Amino acid sequence: MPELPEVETTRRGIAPHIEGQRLLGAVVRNPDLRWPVIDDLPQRLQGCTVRRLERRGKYLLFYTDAGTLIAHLGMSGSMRIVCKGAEFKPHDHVDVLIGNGKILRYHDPRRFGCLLWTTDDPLQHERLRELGPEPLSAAFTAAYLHRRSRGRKLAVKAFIMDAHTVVGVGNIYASESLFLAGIRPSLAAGRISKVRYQRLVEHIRIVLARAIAQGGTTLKDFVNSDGQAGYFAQQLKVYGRAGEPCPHCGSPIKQQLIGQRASFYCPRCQH
DNA sequence: AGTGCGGCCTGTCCGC
DNA sequence: TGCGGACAGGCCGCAC
Repeated sequence: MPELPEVETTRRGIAPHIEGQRLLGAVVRNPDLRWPVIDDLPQRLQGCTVRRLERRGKYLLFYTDAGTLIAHLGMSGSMRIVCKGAEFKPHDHVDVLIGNGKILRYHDPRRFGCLLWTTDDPLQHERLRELGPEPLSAAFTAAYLHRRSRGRKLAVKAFIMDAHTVVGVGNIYASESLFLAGIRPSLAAGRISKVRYQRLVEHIRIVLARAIAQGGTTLKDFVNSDGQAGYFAQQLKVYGRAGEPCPHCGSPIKQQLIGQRASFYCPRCQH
């Protein structure tokens, strides 16, 4: 589900409710996420103060004075701020109890997400250590993509969706940015010129920034921390639009499996 | 080493 | 109306 814009939307919505707050503990209804939630998470969280809520790729980092809660929303996860006593629904697996009387509620039907705890530098955590640069940072450049892709035969779409290449670009925004850059998603990453990577870098940045500004993309079930859908879905140019006319040239949008993921492109505009 | 695939889960939708 | 199968926003771990 959530790609970078949805995770960032979640972060922005939650941060004002939790930064600076003392935590009272947690309620774990189902610890069986991608990795099991540690048994003593409630005790770990009890009494600590959240300093900052940050994002690294698709991970949310709740920095506290006692350690860091690392959250991933997987494919179907979301986090909401609800009032104490709010009824929980199926798949509301974990509540983090906030001192201001609110609750941070973790919901994830497919349980591909996770809630991890570390007392070390979370950026050095096994899951985060090898992540590529942030797409909206200065480290994400055409020169970087070009250098990293030399000799690589995998499709450029799979290349940019690999979090070791760059974080945050998931299935929707990969198709969208390749469309805007005029690059066919099945092209071997190693055969793309630096100039074309420059276009791709620019469009990845633009698409992600616009999607953040629109509160993310809701295809089915993404909701922000207030339970509201995002508005970017209506601006998707190719994703999910197989058979519809290309917004540039009118040719029917094609769909193709790349790396087991549905991929959408215009056969005329993208080479 | 890089690549491709199966698997993890539940929910939904589509065709029969 | 019911049922099986495909598919869904991610990503790990394992074969080759």
